[in-house]
Amino acid sequence: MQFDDKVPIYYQIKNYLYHEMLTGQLTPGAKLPAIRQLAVDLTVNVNTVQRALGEMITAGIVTSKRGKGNFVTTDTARLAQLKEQLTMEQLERAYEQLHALNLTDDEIIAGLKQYIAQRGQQHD
Amino acid sequence: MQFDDKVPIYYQIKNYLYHEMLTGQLTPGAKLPAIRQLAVDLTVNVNTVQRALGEMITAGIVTSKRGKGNFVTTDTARLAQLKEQLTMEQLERAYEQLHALNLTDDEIIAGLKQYIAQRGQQHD
DNA sequence: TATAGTGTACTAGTAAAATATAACACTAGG
DNA sequence: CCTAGTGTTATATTTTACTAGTACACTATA
Repeated sequence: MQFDDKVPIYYQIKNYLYHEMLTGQLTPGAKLPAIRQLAVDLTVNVNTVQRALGEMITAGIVTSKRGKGNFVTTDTARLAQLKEQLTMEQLERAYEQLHALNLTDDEIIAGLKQYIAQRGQQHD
Repeated sequence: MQFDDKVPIYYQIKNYLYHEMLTGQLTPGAKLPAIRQLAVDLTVNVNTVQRALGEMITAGIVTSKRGKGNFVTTDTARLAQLKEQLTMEQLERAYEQLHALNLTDDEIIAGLKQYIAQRGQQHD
């Protein structure tokens, strides 16, 4: 995994795992990779993984069972809420940043459409 | 000024100053506030301001004149290019983040529109 | 020439993130 | 009971952003 050195690694790990849950790589109730395994996969220290998981546990997204492993919550409503929340956060941040660049609402929407269209020609 | 502690302060200062330039608070050729003054205004250390300015100077957006001050470039093409670049970076990041949350292209656009509409009712 | 205002540079110290390493606690299965 | 696999906790160390303080260099102006 590749990290952006502008933001803490533990924070990026959290987002990475959320992503896995929301795209179906990790379904509700699924067992997460072992902490030590995650640390190896992400070439990161165990404590750093632990810190990311700690916040997810606090947030009620992950359940920890000593000796067994970490599991995605089976509370699908909680997961849906998480997705909603993360989406909103992203939209808000993007909007504010673009607005700060002196773009109008319409320009922001047009810009996004154009970006997606352009991207469609190159990727996927 | 309020900082997000997830990203380096010097980086946020740079974005703040770019913002000032692109919204006309700082016009081409204008003199920036003195480094020490900026440090006071932003309640931040001189060196931190200096680091932000250093990158802007390297990028050719700001010209430094010893004993006189720092000035916004008069190269309006360079400023336009900066705006284009920053806009693209924001769009790309936002798109990728939302895509990672398992939203389709259409959902991303719809989500943004909805967010803006919603926001319009509350703000400004 | 003197002084105030400016940018530049250097050294030292602090705080937080991340690492390295190790020990401890629980669970399942032979 | 023992062992392998798991989560949990703790300590020391390294790295980096940031701060603090100081000194130096250049410019304009009285």
